Amino acid sequence: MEQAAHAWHLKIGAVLHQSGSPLHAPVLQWYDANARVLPWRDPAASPWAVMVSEFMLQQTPVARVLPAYERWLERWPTPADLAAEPPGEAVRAWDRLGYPRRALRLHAAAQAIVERHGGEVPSDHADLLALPGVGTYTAAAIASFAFGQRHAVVDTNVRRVLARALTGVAQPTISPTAADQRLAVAALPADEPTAARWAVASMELGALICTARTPRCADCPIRRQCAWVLAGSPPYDGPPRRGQTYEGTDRQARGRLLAVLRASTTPVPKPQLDATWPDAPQRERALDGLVADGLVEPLPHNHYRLPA
DNA sequence: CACGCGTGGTA
DNA sequence: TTACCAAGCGT
Repeated sequence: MEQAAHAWHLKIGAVLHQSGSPLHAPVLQWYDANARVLPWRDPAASPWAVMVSEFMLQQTPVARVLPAYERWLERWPTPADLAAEPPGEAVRAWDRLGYPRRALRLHAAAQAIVERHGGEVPSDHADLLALPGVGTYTAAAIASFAFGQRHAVVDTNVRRVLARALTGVAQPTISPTAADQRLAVAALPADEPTAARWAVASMELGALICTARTPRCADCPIRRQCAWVLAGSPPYDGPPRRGQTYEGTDRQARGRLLAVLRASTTPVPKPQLDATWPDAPQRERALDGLVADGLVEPLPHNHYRLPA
């Protein structure tokens, strides 16, 4: 079966490389006509602006990112501007985007950029990957979107598009695999500028048309080549995807605690934090976790604040 | 590699 | 309403 899989990949690769993939032209054309106008796609957007958008968009929808993004860049137009402020200010400005450790990592990344790269967001993929909070996806995204380089930019949207169009299944695997990455690399246009356009375009297709729940196949530019559609759009048959409960979790408790601290510019006395969560052991665990993560700073006399 | 990590919108 | 989903990362 390894043989078969290998042969299949060779076949896919061969198809994709003849005159570019038959997917490229329709997707690129569709993108030109249908792409959303987003501030980080403005040709004038700096690499730092692209980087900020990528951090915020990690698991947070575009609509909620937009206002925070605008405020953030107005306040900190360069990495040096952010690096000069205490990390707690980044956490506060992060507002309710969720996963506030991203704010801490963006702040740390800004400091690293100042220290190691003279205050300029690096264009080299390996340099990007070495920054806090920058993983495989984000490094490729910044290199591609901000610097026009040729990288496989593999996010959940792209994984879904490729799973359907090329593999012929309703949903990609639950977690990213090496196979996804290989497929995305094989699907990449050969020349740099086209590859960069393909990266945004294929992602946008996944966000607007090839959506997770109710794909709008009638409007899809590649429905005639889509392996999943051609197979009759078979339903998902893999293992059940575990849903994230939130009510009553440590996550929710952490969120409550941090919300109080974000709202206060002065140190908060412990009793005020205690009022946010009834279950004492869980509350203490959550608070300890926040301190351990560097999101909260304990002070003498039972007071707490965002890290200075 | 599976898990923990926020928050809110939608079907 | 509950459940799923949203441009992932670090451990």
